[in-house]
Amino acid sequence: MPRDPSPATEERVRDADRSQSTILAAARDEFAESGLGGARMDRIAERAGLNKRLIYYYFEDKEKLFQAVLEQAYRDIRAEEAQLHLLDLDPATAVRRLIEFTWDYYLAHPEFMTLLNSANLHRARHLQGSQRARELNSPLIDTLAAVLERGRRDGVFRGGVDPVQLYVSIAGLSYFYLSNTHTLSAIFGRDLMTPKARSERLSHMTDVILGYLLRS
Amino acid sequence: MPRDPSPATEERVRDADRSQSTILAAARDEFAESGLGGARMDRIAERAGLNKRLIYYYFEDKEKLFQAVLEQAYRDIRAEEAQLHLLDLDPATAVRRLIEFTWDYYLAHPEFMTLLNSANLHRARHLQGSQRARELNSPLIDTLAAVLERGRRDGVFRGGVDPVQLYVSIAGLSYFYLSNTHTLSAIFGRDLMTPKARSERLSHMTDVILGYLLRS
Amino acid sequence: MPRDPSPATEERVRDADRSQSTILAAARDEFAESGLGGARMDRIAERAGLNKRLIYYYFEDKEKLFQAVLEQAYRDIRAEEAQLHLLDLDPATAVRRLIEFTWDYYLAHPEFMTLLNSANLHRARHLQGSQRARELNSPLIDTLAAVLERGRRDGVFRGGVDPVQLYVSIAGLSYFYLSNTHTLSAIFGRDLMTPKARSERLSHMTDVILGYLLRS
Amino acid sequence: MPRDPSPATEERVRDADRSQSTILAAARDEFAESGLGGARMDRIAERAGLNKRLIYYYFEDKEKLFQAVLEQAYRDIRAEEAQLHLLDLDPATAVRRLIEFTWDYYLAHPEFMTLLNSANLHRARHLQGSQRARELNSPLIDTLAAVLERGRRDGVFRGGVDPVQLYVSIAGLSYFYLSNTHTLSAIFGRDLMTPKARSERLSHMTDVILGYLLRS
DNA sequence: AATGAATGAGTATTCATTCAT
DNA sequence: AATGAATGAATACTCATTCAT
Repeated sequence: MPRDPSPATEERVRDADRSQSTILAAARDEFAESGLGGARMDRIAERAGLNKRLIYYYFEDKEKLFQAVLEQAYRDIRAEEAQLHLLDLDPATAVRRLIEFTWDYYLAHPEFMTLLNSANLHRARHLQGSQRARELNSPLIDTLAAVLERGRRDGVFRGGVDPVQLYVSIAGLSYFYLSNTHTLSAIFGRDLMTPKARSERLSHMTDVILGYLLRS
Repeated sequence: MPRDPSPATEERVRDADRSQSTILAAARDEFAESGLGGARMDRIAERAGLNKRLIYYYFEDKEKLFQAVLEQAYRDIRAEEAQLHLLDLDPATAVRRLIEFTWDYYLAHPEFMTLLNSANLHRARHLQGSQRARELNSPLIDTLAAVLERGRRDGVFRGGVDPVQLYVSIAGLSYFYLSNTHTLSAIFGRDLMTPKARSERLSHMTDVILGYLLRS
Repeated sequence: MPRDPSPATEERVRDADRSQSTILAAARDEFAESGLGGARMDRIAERAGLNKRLIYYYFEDKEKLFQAVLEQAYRDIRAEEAQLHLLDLDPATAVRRLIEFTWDYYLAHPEFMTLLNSANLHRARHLQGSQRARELNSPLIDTLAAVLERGRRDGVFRGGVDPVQLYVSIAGLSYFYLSNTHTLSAIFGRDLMTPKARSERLSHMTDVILGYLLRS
Repeated sequence: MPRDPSPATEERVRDADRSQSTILAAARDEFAESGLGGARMDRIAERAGLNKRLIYYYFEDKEKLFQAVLEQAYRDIRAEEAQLHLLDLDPATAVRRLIEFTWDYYLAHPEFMTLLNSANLHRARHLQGSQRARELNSPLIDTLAAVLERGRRDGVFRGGVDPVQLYVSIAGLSYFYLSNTHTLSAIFGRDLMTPKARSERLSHMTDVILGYLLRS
């Protein structure tokens, strides 16, 4: 029973790439849903619709797979940040835009927060090994520094603001609300994810950051 | 063979209580260190220096144990919050004090953040069942509302600030920095937990919140 | 705090007896429902509404408890058999009566069959130890022998019938139907326990035994 | 390093099949010896000489394994019943043959009785789920109906005999004696399994059934 | 007579991982 | 590139039993 003897190399490579991406996406979902400790290799294989053995073939073990997922997650957010073009905007608008972007990204990618939580639970050892650690650093820091400097020069922003601190603050205001939304909702006895609640949160965060930055 | 006749019921009772507290503390540490999925009942028993079976005797299963730990964690922070006496201070000082307290509490109790992360990973179902959910609500919200109102009346604070939003923001500024300190340190290539870095963060957070609240 | 110093001895004894009976009944139900291997000492204590430790106080361990339950079960059926007074009836009626009694007893005491199954699974070692083994022998055997002899002399029964074989046969006809009623119902696709099915079974069994015994 | 190129798919498949059969046989023995509640998965693996994990790989859990064992047991007896060819014999001989077969089968397969006891203890829920419940029904019922009808037409058997009732009676006469042989032996103080006792039982059962069926 | 606390040895089941092809 | 079979080491949980009073 003669068959096409061997598929074109390029095709095989493409299959291999597709398998890896499929696994990565499945793993991301599983890790996001269950954490590193709660994730199951079986379920990842099932989600991916691929044989479990293949995961080991491509990613060696669970730890390395998590590391790959984490790096991919950083690569994804960095790719989107790169589209922001904050320097094309006036300083206040640029900051507003950054706040909105951060909020929207976390909203659209709740798995990113869960992955970070898992990574930090394990003291970020999955990044330490990564030679790309630095490459995962946000280019936004430099951009934000420029925005802050321009704002200061324009006389609209206060001076002496550390862009890293500000970046962390902007992230933290969204992150805490969204990552802990379930406990907060339970404790305050109200749903924090209704459209109204969400829009109020975004306003508040913008008020806080701009209230702090803008010279009166 | 006469013996001490009355078996000191109180002492017996205290043994049971002590065992439960010991288990609870051991479980808190294990859950904090490894998350709900990564925690091991064996290790909890070992940490507690008690027989594993006893954990099930008192707490039924891992889920219920986690719920008990979580409730205890909330009770602990609420107990400390109750010592703050913010109403004895002028509004700006009261807010400053709250920021410091939040920062210090998370610093001293990193397990609280990890527990919250685990709870949220599981959509806070451990609180939903808890009839004490509401009782875990922070009394600080009401106090903070009073502080904000007084500040506004005194002409030092802006008006229209939602105390819940502000409480969440204050918490978020500390939480994100401390909970994600490992990934942030890896990515920024600098240790965020040196004394200097910590003191800078506290200053920044205070600047942000008061910069937002204070009328110029 | 003075109290009634010590209850009358007789009363305490009666309490002790009552506790033992309660335990025995609870254990019988549990063993009947779950078998020896599936029975749980905890559940027996719960059923009895008594402390688990008390079971060990009175019955030493699970095995001995099962033995006690088994002996009691035999004592119970023997006590009822003793009320039959088969010798007051004419031979054919006596046999009919015995068949009915056996059927009704198994129907009313399904636990007796389950207990026997458990005992036999363990090769009746719970009876081997029992010095009362012989005392558990049915007095019905002698009675049945007399009935058969009288029937033969009267010319209504065939001769040469071993009363033990007949006794076992009468029991077996009821036992198999009732003990295996669930598998039989499943396989035949019909409920063997409806009133109609039960009455048909009783007729059939009587027909079989008397068809065999009666001279034509 | 060239090796046998074609991996002989058939062989691989047979390995899986063989493992499953081995497990099934080991489980049958263990369940027969200890009942469902007393059976140990560890012991089954040991008996099978296979890794315990493999049992779960093929049979999911203990319950499903028991179900598989039970279905196999029915399939086995049905296969042997199919060899009887009762319709080739004259009615009385056919009935005699069925009695002997039943007796011999239970003697040779005591585990079948124990499995049925376990199944009934659990109210045959292992069959209820089985879509093959009906397929486990004995084809002997129809054959027996034909035998009875022919006997009646020939004037040797009485009429109005329900083949299901008769089938159950024939089984019950053997089953009770063999399944409860340990308690009966203990109580009657005599060994029911000596060759003489066994041959007497077989004679008696045949006498009972034919005494009932044959017209005088 | 009665009981709450405590435990060692299991017990079914799961998991990440590897074998063999 | 891909996969079904197989496994050792856990893992949550259970059980009969004993301790201490």
